[in-house]
Amino acid sequence: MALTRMSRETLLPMLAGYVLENGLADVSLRPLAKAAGTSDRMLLYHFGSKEELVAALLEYLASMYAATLDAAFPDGAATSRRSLAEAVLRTTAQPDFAPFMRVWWDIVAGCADGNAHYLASAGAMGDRLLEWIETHLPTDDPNPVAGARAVLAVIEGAMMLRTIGRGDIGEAGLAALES
Amino acid sequence: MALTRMSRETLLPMLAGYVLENGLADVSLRPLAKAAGTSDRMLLYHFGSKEELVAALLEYLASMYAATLDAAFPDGAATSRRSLAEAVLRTTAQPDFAPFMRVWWDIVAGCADGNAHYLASAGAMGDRLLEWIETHLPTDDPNPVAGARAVLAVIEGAMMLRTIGRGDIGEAGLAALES
DNA sequence: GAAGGTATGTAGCGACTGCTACACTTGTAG
DNA sequence: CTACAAGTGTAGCAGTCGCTACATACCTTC
Repeated sequence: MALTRMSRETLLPMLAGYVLENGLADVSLRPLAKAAGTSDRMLLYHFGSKEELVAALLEYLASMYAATLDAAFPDGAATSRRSLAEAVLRTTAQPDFAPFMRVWWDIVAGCADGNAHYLASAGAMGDRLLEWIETHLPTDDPNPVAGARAVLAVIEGAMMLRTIGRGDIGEAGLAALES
Repeated sequence: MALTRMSRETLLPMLAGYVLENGLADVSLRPLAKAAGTSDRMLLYHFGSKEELVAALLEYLASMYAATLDAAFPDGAATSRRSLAEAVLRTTAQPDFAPFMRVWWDIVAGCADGNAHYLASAGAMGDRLLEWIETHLPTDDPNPVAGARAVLAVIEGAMMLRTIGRGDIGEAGLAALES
């Protein structure tokens, strides 16, 4: 038996996979362990407690998100702030993105709950997206710093509106980026 | 004993109070019942199941939100789209609003989970805020319909960014509303 | 006063929760 | 070869979950 020794590093990808499939809010040790081919007993052995496990998972998800960003999103500089926002919104609307969006809103809800681990991860992901936006703005953007923030705010608002079934409002809201 | 007969109508305000205090995501019948001065047994008697109870609660929260909107938010027409967004953002940043925001993100997460009851309530609340924004836009706004959508998208994005500890980004993003 | 629906209390079911006790094997260091 | 820590399996704890069975009040209608 015992093909390979378990460790946080070998476990986290499988745990993240399970969470992306099933959400983060109501996750519990036994199904999580089953998905990773082990037992709740061993998850606690490797992570100490559920809280530490979730914290490690959030960190892993944030790094995974960072690594995915450049690969998953359209490349090159946009022609306008609005077209950049449209491109990001189009990409995140793809079905493959749905699991991540679902987890994302669980994370935001966790932040609203005051959980520090959630705050750290969400903040890191927000910063990363802001950075990505800033580097993909049109090269002639008069104020990339302000522009990136404007684009990010509108994107996130549109994403939320899409999540609550008001994608049309969000898309119409992109007009805010017209100057 | 039995001071007053219980009913959905008499229970919902107390249930909503508890949920605003403690969040909606992990709510369970027994604490909920205790907060309403009754038992899980009776909650199920009046609502049939937890799912129906939560559905009724969401509907109640949506109507409560609608009723509160005009009272809680600054009155009169704004001088610009941006100042309107700033006003809304300032109001929702008040500590009294925190409980509602916490529940709001639980609802959004529930929407991302595909729950129809959550979707209905969140959509209704979004529509209501959109409507309110539209009527409070500057009277000389060239395109109130589009303007309201732009303001709403930016507001919601800024709220989310604030929730994840990036309020500064959200505030900077309000610049999107400058034309 | 009997009948019957409405409302409420008590107790408990089986499933699941995070977590732990205990025994056991395995790999490694002296 | 032995000692000891790291890793793993099995079982189970006390608590909570949504929900139900059962008995009992109460109020209304006949």
